[in-house]
Amino acid sequence: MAGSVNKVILIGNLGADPEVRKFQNGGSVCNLRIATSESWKDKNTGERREKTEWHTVAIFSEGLVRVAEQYLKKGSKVYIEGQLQTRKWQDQNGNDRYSTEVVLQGFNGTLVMLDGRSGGGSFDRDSNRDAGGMSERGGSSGGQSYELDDDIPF
Amino acid sequence: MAGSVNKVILIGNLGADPEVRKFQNGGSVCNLRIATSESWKDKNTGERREKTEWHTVAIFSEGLVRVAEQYLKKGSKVYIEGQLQTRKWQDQNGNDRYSTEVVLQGFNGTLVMLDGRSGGGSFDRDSNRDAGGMSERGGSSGGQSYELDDDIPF
Amino acid sequence: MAGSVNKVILIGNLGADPEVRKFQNGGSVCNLRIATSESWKDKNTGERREKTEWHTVAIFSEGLVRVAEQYLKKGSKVYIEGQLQTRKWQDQNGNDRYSTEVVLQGFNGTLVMLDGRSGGGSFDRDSNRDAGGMSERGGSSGGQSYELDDDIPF
Amino acid sequence: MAGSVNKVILIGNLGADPEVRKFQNGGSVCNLRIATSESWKDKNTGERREKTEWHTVAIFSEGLVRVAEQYLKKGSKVYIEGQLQTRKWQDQNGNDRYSTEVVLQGFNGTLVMLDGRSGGGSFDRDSNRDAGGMSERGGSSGGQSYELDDDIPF
DNA sequence: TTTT
DNA sequence: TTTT
Repeated sequence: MAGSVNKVILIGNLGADPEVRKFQNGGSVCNLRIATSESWKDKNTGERREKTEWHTVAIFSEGLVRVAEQYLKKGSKVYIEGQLQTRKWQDQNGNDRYSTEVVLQGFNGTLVMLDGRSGGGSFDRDSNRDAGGMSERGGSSGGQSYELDDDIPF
Repeated sequence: MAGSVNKVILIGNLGADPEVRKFQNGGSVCNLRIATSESWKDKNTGERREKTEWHTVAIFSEGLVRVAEQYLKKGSKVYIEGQLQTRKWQDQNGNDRYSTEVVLQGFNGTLVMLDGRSGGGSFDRDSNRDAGGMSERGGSSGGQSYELDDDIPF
Repeated sequence: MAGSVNKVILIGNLGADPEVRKFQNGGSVCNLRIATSESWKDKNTGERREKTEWHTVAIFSEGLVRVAEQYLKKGSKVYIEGQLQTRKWQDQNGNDRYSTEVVLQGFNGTLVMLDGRSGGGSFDRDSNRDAGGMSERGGSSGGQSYELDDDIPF
Repeated sequence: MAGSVNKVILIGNLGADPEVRKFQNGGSVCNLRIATSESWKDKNTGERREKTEWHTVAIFSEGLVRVAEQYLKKGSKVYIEGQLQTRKWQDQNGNDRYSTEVVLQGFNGTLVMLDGRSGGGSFDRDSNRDAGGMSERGGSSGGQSYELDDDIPF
């Protein structure tokens, strides 16, 4: 098919430091746990209530993995733009299980740091515009190439 | 917390007719299965490849449930805006399982029909602006109220 | 028509304090000037370059006007979701002029404060979910009604 | 700066055929006029009212220019993702004038055709994923390079 | 497990 | 006119 759009936009805080795992082929993935929450006043009790939603983010873009690894930590506030993907896997009993993640890979993905402290860099899966010193360019879905600017200017 | 955003935007086609289930309390939920896909040319083989992602959408807003029920069917193309939510449930063995859905509820959610045939109405969780004849107004998270305009103008 | 979407998402900083003007009918509008910028490394000179874009935001939703008035100031970082609108007006010579703004009105609009200091409340045009203590409900495009929770919980 | 987001999402119909202008340096721009509209029921008169908003889109990405030129025409329904930009220019009297456009350039921009007839291709500023046969890769902000897949598979 |  |  085509004519479709699959986009997730999150602003939230990291519940833990980023976790990076390396693959044998040289690639890597960075997982983030991001909390978004909403609060409202219960119409019946008048109490304020709050609900937190936890999201798993998987970053495959090399440049963004390095940015996340270097600049993000537990508590960081970020803007994330990625795609919804559901992975199928087998648990120890051989049962099919599914996990849904927000994936930043290839050219699909944006990461913007929103913390006052760190300054707030903006990183894009691509382009040397709109990026805060990080430029990614690349190739087939199975093998990213990338280049890193010398300086991270924020 | 607060200061967070949780938004999913999908454009895709329904893989099946909408499924509506009624609750005892008078509410209802409408589930949609929506496919988004992307295609690319394999850098190594030169072949065109395609990957389809399936999304489960859960509509709790009364007005949108009725719209979906009446106007959508297998194959319909829609624009959906909702929130990511992960539900926890127990399988028959008592193991924790998780399902992630795109939820349209309360005022969080927009549904736009993109099929040429039906004309392409636009429905919003709210407002009597931006809606194609459907207006929803409502209440606590546990009990929607709503009102329906007499005419559906598309 | 229908079957259309008109959405603008901005994250940026206020270049000046919010400006609120009252209308005779009791309504009001709050204007924000928001800067977004991007930087990149010039391929030819190797210099880092930056371009800032200025956006005019017009908030008509009563609740959001009050939030902006009370909590935002020059320098504040915000997430804004609204609609693109172009207004026609006459200059002093009677020539037609056009101004394009990002409009938050009725139920179309979200404002999220992203500053660490102020805490980062999330305000929505609607709903008593997803709002940080502010709930808006309302009427015809020419006359908002609203209600304010007693406490602003952030 | 950085830490900012500037994103416009439109779904609407072309009010006229795309207009392409070539630059001396070999580049080109494609302008689209896109209508979005909303309708609502006047609370006072009970009449259904409708308001159409017209947007000017400027596509600078070479690949997307060609797609627009080849596949879009008056009446086509599209999904557009771009950035808000305001240009300053002088009118014949030397007065400063401003025009705000939705710009797709470099890697910022997505175009998805939503018409049933043409099939509905999805084109991205980049990537050979997520694109329906069109791949763009490129360079400095002042000079796009690009490559075209042989087949347009929709 | 975050944040306020 | 913001921010880093």
